[in-house]
Amino acid sequence: MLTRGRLATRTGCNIETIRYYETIGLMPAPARTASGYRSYSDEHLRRLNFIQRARSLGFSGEQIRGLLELTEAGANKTRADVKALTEAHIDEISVKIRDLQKIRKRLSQISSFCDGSSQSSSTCPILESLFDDS
Amino acid sequence: MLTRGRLATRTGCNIETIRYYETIGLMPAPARTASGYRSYSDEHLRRLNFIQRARSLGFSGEQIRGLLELTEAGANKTRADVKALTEAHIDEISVKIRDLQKIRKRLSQISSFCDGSSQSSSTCPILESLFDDS
DNA sequence: TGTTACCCTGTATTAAATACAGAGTTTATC
DNA sequence: GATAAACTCTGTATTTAATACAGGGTAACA
Repeated sequence: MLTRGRLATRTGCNIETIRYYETIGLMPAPARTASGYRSYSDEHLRRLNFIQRARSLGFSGEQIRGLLELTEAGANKTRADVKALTEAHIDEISVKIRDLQKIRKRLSQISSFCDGSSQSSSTCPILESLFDDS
Repeated sequence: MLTRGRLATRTGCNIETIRYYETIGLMPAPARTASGYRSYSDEHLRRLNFIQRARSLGFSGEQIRGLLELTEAGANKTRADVKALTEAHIDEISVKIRDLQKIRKRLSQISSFCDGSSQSSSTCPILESLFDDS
């Protein structure tokens, strides 16, 4: 049986945060045992993992809700609707990926410059370029 | 002259948030005009752009501070220190990129499935797979 | 010289997440 | 099967990040 505590351990999510996600409707209310304990399914586990990951990637609660709703679209959305929403999300994500790649590239430059033998980093000419756009 | 309002417009950052970043030490205090108005430099602009971007990519205030400190490492860190920190950040970022790519891949599958002709999305077999790991 | 738009500070509010308190429930151990 | 330790329940309080607001001064411009 997947209690709230176990779910927290398995996902790395704070135990209180799980309840919080339930109250704001990001996680569906789980079944309850006779004594009122929450009992989570594997579906809950997968969903919470996704939320955690999306959160760490800078998606807001609202955006996550939007992504999750794609999986629940059910009868109230046409395929065209889902497709449009999906592609908007894809674009959003592509921007994030490009930004991360830019930052990573800069960091790589810093790292390889640091292979030099000088003791101090005060003269590194690349450090300041971290903010640059390209 | 770059006032707080202009800086806000150019970066897309909320004007109050700029002051907030100053109080928590994420943005350095700018020069002031005779009458006490904040006067920002291009350096501030670049830095705020970076903070905004990093924020949208899910980096916490502390993590951003860490990245920014790389650019200010100056005399108090050796190259080896900077290199180690930098590579830790690179790993972190690579994880984010991979996660985003996974999500994007799933979304692409959904999108191309939706090219089918059925009216409702309720039968889409891919929607539920958004949470999957691969 | 208005008057409109902007900036200043300090404080209040909102959202997201986490912490705590007091009471009940499971689990493990003897 | 009593009992302590560990866990869960609810409700409320606190923290953090970000925004909003209020009252007063400054800049810009017709």
